[in-house]
Amino acid sequence: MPRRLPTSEQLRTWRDFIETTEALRAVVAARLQAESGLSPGDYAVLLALSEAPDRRLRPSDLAVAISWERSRLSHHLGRMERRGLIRREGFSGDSRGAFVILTDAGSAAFHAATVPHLTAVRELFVEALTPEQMDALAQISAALRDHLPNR
Amino acid sequence: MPRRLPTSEQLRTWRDFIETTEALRAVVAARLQAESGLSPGDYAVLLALSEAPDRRLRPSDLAVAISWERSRLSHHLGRMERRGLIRREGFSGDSRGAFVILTDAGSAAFHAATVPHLTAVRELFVEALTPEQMDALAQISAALRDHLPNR
DNA sequence: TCAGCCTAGTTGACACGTCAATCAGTATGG
DNA sequence: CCATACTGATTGACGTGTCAACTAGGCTGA
Repeated sequence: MPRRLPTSEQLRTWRDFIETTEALRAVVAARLQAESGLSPGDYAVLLALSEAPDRRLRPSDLAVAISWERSRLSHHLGRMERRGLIRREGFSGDSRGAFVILTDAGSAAFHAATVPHLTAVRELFVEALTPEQMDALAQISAALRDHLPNR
Repeated sequence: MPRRLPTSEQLRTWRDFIETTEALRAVVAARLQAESGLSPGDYAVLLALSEAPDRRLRPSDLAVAISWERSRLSHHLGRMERRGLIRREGFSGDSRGAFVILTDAGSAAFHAATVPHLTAVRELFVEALTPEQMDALAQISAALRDHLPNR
């Protein structure tokens, strides 16, 4: 027997939630873009690479590190390579293997982006919420994540 | 004098929040797609049109109703028109004006999508949270939205 | 009246994401 | 040995979004 549909109040909360997070994400992305010329995707890739030993990772490991599908990563790396932010290098032995390597330009772009990006997070996110709301949101994120199907 | 950057705890909450909402959005979108062949964008457009008098709206009004940029809407309407979900009609008088009109196929697709979509929202969102968390989330969304720049 | 501006809407280029197909190399079982 | 399956990675097609440029008609004021 089917259960009830959401109440109109729950639906309103859902829509407000979705619209607000989308707007927030867009504003943070626009700031990042304006201040450093990087997209959130670029930033995630550069962050993972800059923390990796030798500033290099296998595409598969990088994909796991930032929770991306390999195909998405491959397309994105192609674009980043064209812009000189990373380069790819073959792997001796198993020729399936490859490395994604952070270039100096990529490293410079990442470092230039870090502080402005964190400042945007503070201004748009941290400062909007009380400490209690921040705690509650951490709980809520965990509850939503844990309720998602298998993965 | 510049203020502090987010603490690592705040940053963790930020990242969890962003990743969770993104994952949730993706799962709801995938369900909608699987059950009705509609994207969230399609759904928003069809919802607005089905509530409009005569099932028709001027593109500008539609854009305002769903908070989209005109250009985004124009591209999306082109795709929906190709699939027969909507059609466009000229407007007598001011030839800049036009109408977006819900077709029978669009109406049918929307009605077929509604219950499964709301069920997904219940299962993935409503059921994941306690009533207190739901209330808190409504407050948090409002706080974040109100803190966003100008608009 | 007509230049300048505003409004409505479309278009093209390009970034981003997903899906399915493909390719190359390794491993494995008969 | 070799067909088959698996893994790492790329590619192509296509839907989606944004930005800037463009078309086109209406409005306004010197």
